[in-house]
Formats: sequence, structure tokens, C-alpha cells
Amino acid sequence: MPLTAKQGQLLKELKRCKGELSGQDLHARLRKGSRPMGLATVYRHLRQLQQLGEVRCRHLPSGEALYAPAERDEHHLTCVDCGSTTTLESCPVHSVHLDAGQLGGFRPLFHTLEFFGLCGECQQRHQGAAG
Amino acid sequence: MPLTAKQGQLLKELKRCKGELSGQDLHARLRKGSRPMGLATVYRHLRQLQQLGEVRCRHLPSGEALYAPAERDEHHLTCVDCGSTTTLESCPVHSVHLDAGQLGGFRPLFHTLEFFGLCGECQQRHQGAAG
DNA sequence: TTGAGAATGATAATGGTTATCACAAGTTGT
DNA sequence: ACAACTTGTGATAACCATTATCATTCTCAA
Ligand SMILES: [Mn+2]
Ligand SMILES: [Mn+2]
Ligand SMILES: [Zn+2]
Ligand SMILES: [Zn+2]
Repeated sequence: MPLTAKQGQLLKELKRCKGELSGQDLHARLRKGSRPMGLATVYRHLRQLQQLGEVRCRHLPSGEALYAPAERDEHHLTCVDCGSTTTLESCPVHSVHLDAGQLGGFRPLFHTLEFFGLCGECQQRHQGAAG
Repeated sequence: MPLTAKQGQLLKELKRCKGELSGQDLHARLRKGSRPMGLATVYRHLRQLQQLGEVRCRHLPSGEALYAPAERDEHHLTCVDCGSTTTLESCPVHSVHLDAGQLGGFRPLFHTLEFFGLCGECQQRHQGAAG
């Protein structure tokens, strides 16, 4: 089941970009180039590419969804106060094995692992008040 | 830094409930009982309780945020097609250690680990079309 | 009692995502 | 080539969870 032209175009743009992109970001980029793509089509194909295991997605605390090629196995530390994020150097669960009993027929395509907490700056800022 | 009365009330309601609750769910429950709480206050305290490490939150593919006591270290298999979720029996990263170099001053409060893929039913449904 | 500051909540505003639906493009059969 | 049908597309409207606003209420120390 090869990707359609529009799906390939979208995935190519995602891969070209170093970081993660929101649906809106992606639409803005694709709209600029030749062969623009409507917003509805962007979201449609993002969902389809997820179901094909080509794209993964995570949600910021703000609720905004960020997309990236599923092959990028990256995870983050996110501050629950200021929202700043830093990327981990490696995936801590790269090797975890889920046995068939737990899977129960489920076929994993990708995973999200995110650590939430307080960044150094926000800890200092709250020190005075919270002790 | 003990919790305020309203914060405690909210956390108590979260703990009383077996599953995860959305902000709207929580507001609906609290509104029924004596001592109702406004929607704005619910969301305010959910954020504060997250910053205190008392509450964690994850996002469904739909974007809806679900909250639970942070002490509940649960993770899920979620179908990217029908959205059904099943809970894992144990946390695969319960023991992972992030070294100080990776943390860089960051103080972890909780984590989310979610596996996305296709449930058994959806795999069968797509078999005919996709081969 | 009184006034400053914090907490509360009804309501409006925001904005990312999804649903609609009319149209374009592709496919099949004759 | 043509009609009949299916699939893909995208401008727009609708949705709805979350956030911002702001007037009111509460807290508590002076
Ligand atoms: Mn990983
Ligand atoms: Mn865990
Ligand atoms: Zn921070
Ligand atoms: Zn499914």
C-alpha cells in the first residue's frame, strides 16, 4: 500500500523539518510552496499517516498536537510551569518488550514518553514563596 | 505547603474515582455535590496540582485531557483508528534512571508513556481493503 | 472595623480540530 | 468518447475544551 501523492508530499515536508510541527504549521508551510494543500487535507492525511505508522504525534500541555516522522524516536522533559521543553538524548524504553498477554492482539505503531516537572528556572522562581 | 481546601476537595474527588477524568467531567461531578466549584476554578487547580506533582494528565488522540492522581502509575494501549484504550498491568519505565546530565536541573514530577497502534478489531476491519 | 490582596466563578473569547458539502479528479464499463 | 460511479479535495462553518476577563466574595492582619 504505497502512499498517495499528497500523503507523500506531506510526509516529505515533515521529514525535511528538523523539529516537530503542528497541523497549522504544516499547513502554513505547504500553502507557501507550489502545490498548496488545504487545511482539511492536512489533518486528514496526518491521521491516515498515523494509522499507517508513518507519523507520530504528541500533545503539549497547551493541548496543541505536534507531529513528526514516527522513525524519530525522541522524547522530552517538559516544564509544567513555563512549558519549556528539552529533548532527551536517547529513548529509555527503546528495548521494552510487551508480551503477547498484555498486547492482546494490539499492534503497536509508535509510543510517546514524556517527563513533566519543573525546570531549573521555575524551581528558583518559586523558592522564595514555597520554601 | 499543604493544599488549600478547594484543592483538597478536587484531589479527593479525583482519587475517589476509579478512572481518569476530564476537566469537564470533574466539574460536572463537583457541581452536583454540596460545595460546588466553578469551571474556571477546576481548571486552575488542576494546573496547580500538576505543578505540585499531585496530579498527572495525558491527552487522548482526540485532544481531550484526562487527569488522575499522579500516584497512579498507569499507561495505555490506544488504537489510532477507533480510539479504544486498554490499561497496561505495570509501568515499563518504573525503574528508568535519568542521569543528572540529561536532567540539567530539571525536577521530574510525573511521566506519561502511551503506546499507539491498531487494536485487533481494527486490524481485521482493514484486512480486506489494505491486504 | 477596615483595607489590601487573594480566591472565586459566571461569562465571553480563543483557537485548534473536525464536520459539511459542493466540486474536481479519477475509474470503470459500454 | 461518454456516462455513471467512486474517491479525493478544500473553503467554510460548526464544535467544544480550555483560557482570559473581571466583578464579586473571602481572608486576615493591622
Ligand atoms: Mn521512544
Ligand atoms: Mn509509569
Ligand atoms: Zn519552567
Ligand atoms: Zn481500534
